[in-house]
Amino acid sequence: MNLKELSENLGLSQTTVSRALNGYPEVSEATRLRVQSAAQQFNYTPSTRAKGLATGRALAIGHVIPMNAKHEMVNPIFGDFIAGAGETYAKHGYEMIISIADDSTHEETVYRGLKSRCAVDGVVVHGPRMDDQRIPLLQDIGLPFVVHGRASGITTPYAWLDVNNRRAFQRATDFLIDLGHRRIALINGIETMDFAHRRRGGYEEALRAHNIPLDPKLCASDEMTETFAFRTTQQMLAADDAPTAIVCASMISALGVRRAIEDKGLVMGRDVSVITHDDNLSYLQNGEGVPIFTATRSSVRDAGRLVADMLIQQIKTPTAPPVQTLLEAELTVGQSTGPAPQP
Amino acid sequence: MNLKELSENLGLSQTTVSRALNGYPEVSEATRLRVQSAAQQFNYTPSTRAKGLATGRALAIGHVIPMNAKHEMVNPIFGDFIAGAGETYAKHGYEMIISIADDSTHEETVYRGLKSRCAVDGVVVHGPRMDDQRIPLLQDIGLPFVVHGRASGITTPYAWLDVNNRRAFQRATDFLIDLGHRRIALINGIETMDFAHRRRGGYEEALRAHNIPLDPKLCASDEMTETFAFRTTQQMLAADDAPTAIVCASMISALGVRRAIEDKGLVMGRDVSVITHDDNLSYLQNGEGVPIFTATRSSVRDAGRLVADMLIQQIKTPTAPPVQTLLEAELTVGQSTGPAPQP
DNA sequence: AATCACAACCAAAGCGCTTTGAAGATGCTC
DNA sequence: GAGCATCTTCAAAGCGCTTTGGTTGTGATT
Repeated sequence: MNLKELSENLGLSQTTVSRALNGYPEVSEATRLRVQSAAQQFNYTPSTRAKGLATGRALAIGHVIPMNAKHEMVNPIFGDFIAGAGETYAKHGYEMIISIADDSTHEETVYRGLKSRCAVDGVVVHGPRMDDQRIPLLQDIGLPFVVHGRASGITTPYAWLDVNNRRAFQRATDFLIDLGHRRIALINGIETMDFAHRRRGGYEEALRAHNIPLDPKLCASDEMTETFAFRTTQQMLAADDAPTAIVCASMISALGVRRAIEDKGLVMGRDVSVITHDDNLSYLQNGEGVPIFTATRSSVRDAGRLVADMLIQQIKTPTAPPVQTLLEAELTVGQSTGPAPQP
Repeated sequence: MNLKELSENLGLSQTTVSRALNGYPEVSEATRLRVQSAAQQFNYTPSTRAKGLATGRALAIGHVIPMNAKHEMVNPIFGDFIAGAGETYAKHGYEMIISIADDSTHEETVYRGLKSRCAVDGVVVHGPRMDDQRIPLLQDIGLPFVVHGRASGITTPYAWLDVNNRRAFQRATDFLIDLGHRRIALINGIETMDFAHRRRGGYEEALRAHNIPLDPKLCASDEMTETFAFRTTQQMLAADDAPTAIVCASMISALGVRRAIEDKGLVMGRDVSVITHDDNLSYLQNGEGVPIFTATRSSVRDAGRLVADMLIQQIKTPTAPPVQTLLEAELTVGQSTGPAPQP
């Protein structure tokens, strides 16, 4: 069923039917109702393609997923973020288009392709790195975008939504220091990723503020896997001056940290305290009700919803200055932290 | 840059330029080369919308992600599957469109919408349940589809790609029985999901073949979370007739199982053996090189690639009978299994 | 020289929608 | 009842592409 058939069926012109369905005022209320009920009855939905061609809009948003070349790793937060964004798109009648940018397909090609194919009205930039060149690129080709995260080093204004990672990790470290810990380790993500860089900044700031020297042996940084966290924690705990507390970057890392602690016969929260960042992933909940880990929490699904909202707003009013949203993570206290053990 | 501009630029008609770019024979080789290099130079890509409108194809594939209403849970395999499928689509010039079907948006509406909006040429059905009504629905509305998994109870032929879950779990259970285990627990996914149903079938079959009675106390089934697996294992191990081996449904569950074992001061692989299914997720690797868990492994990313390939084939030749692909999981032996302890 | 086959190219229609500019009702004023 | 707003409705153009059904030009055949 297309517009022509529907309008013939109603004995009206295509113009009138189109206007009736799109809420234009120059259609009598009676006709509008008649048209609407007929559309419903025949299960008519305008073809997005044709509509897009006529209006010059794509009615779609692109998400370009960067694939870590080294480990071919998909960011585990991806699913939940997409789920959140998808809700918003559905509400506003946008399609969500996903492209994978791995080593073989150069990122720039992907973005330029989306633009020149007229496939999307805007894109969400995932996993910003420091000084991320995608931002000037997108500004250059004139494709609206919102960054999930930020890119240190980029000075021109652009739209982003980020968790205050620096503050979150500073607070986490402060919290441990207040509990009497002095040997505090950081098991971070890859520090060319902007979020990991900022987290490290917060961690270092807290130490500095309390005159605790930074020990490079207590800082590790890599892909956030259970195995890496386990191995690193194991090594750190084996040393003479082992840490009494660990700040780590994700729930998956935290599982590895906990395993290493328990593996050594120690008790988490008594012998070694742990704080993790928790993206509130649906399949990796931090306990049920009572949190297991003390955590800096911020829902990545909410972030998805909000980023999508911001992008749709920006597409609607392209002249408005770029919006920047900073979310604060909440520090929820669980069972994984406690006072520093007396030596 | 659009076709009109490009053709004016070249002093050719739109017809010729279009044919040159699409590989039609009635264009001289000299012109073709001239056109191709001009297209490259001006960075011309035909608008998908216009192309789709003219050809009647959408050049896009839909993925409808069912959201578990109870826990609002995104399946953790989603990211890797999508990454695999995305590779294939990029290779064939298709876009990938994702829709979220949560409780508020009825699934049927989503599929019908995709069809009537002409948004996609076909869809991938995720997370089939037993007797899944989406299959007759899609056959009814005439939208090509491939199911990732199968749906017991649906008798009409349809295209699917599945892991031989029954066989995998039967082999896993056999393996444990051969090691002398008799009290073998199953920590399964939700058993209205088809894959979980089949896995249970394989588990039961192995017990039956060895005349081991099925003990309902050793069977648990729920969302595959770390917490659920932990709690369940803990309870089972606390009982008098505790299991000496556990078969579980995912790496995340396995982490919970391991924690419960070690929590009780037992050693995995010595006191309690564990076999898990491993989807080979990029962010949840089963060790590096040497597998930690003995596992039935099958890459969900490969599955994504293959399902996408099958669907594109089916769209190309709609008359061909539906293809059905059954993948075998490989049983990789790790450190989590060993002979049953002597009582 | 007329006919034909073939290669190379093109004008224009059409895909399903929106939107411009115009025209047909309707009711009101004088 | 002519003139004039005001409300409704419509025909047709246009979005950027593909594709149908040509036309033109060349060389070979009769």
